[in-house]
Amino acid sequence: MDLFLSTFENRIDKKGRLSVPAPFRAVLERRRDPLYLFKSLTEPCLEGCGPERIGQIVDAIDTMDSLSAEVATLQTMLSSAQEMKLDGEGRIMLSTDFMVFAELDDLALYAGIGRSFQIWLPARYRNREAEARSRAKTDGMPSLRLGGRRPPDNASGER
Amino acid sequence: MDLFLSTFENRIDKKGRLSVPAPFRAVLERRRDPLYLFKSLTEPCLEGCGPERIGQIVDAIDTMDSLSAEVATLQTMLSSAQEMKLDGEGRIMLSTDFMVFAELDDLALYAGIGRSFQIWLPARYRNREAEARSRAKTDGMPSLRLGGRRPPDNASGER
DNA sequence: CTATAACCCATTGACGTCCATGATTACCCA
DNA sequence: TGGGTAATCATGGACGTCAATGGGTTATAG
Repeated sequence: MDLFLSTFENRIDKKGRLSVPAPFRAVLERRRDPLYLFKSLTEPCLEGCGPERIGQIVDAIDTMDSLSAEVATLQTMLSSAQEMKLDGEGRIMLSTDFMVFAELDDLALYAGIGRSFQIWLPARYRNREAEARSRAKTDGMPSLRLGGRRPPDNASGER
Repeated sequence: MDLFLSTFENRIDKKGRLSVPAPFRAVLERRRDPLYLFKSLTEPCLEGCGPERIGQIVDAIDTMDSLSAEVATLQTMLSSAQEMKLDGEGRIMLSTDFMVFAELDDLALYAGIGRSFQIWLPARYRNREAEARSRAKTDGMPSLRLGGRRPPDNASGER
């Protein structure tokens, strides 16, 4: 299970080019997946993923009332999505639309969140991280059922 | 079942390299697990674990409302997580981000806590330990139920 | 014909790899 | 039981490789 993890800060050059972190590229190449970027619905950042996540969004929409407002909202994710092509050095070119939306200038921060990642203005991301940490201190950790080993799970291949 | 136990103090050299205690390495190698480190959400220390805990976090996120604050908190954990590669001598390289977060300089203390371990500034860890022991004297012992399959359901962040 | 994007190449700096040394511990044998 | 030896581990430094970055040149489209 290869995932997008950790954060990386890369520069955006005058031509609008931005290197994709090598570990993220490795995940995509291993699956022979193209890279998609789209505008986040809820935050001023870009979301990056492979095709399977795009498919999940499409499937989720298909199960909903196609006339509802929620569907219209979700569809804006799809309509903002672009398949990004990487140049020989593993860089993407950000459209001005994307740059404006995420308020990017000459620095971008990649934040891996498992099956997808986000691209942020670094300062903005750090604020959000600090908020999450103070929230965790006051409200406590979200419940994670760690170590709650399912009792009869050993039926298959355990070494 | 091999666990991370005991504490170890190792030096951090000028390049930020830090030896992983041999007993901890043995646990990881026996399971053929890579090592992940991430910033603790609630304390000024680093947490070390194997991939299974990372996977639990990813899976938990997928089952939750992706707009909730809990998800943002969990994503912060993933974004700070790094897969650490050990060099030929069993050392990891601590990023400056990690060093700053845990306030480390040239000495690190590993504290094994079962399925995972923590990395602390030694002085800070000893303070915590002393506090925990004196708290046990004044407040009485926490309940410890051995042999039970799960810990008593914690009443904190359940939704 | 001009502007934009794709391609190619050079530089640099970080980090991963390799090797050497020192110290502590575990082991063995007298 | 004590001394000596070997092995393991922590540590430090040197070097090579690759990723990130920037600039220049060619293709392409409007």
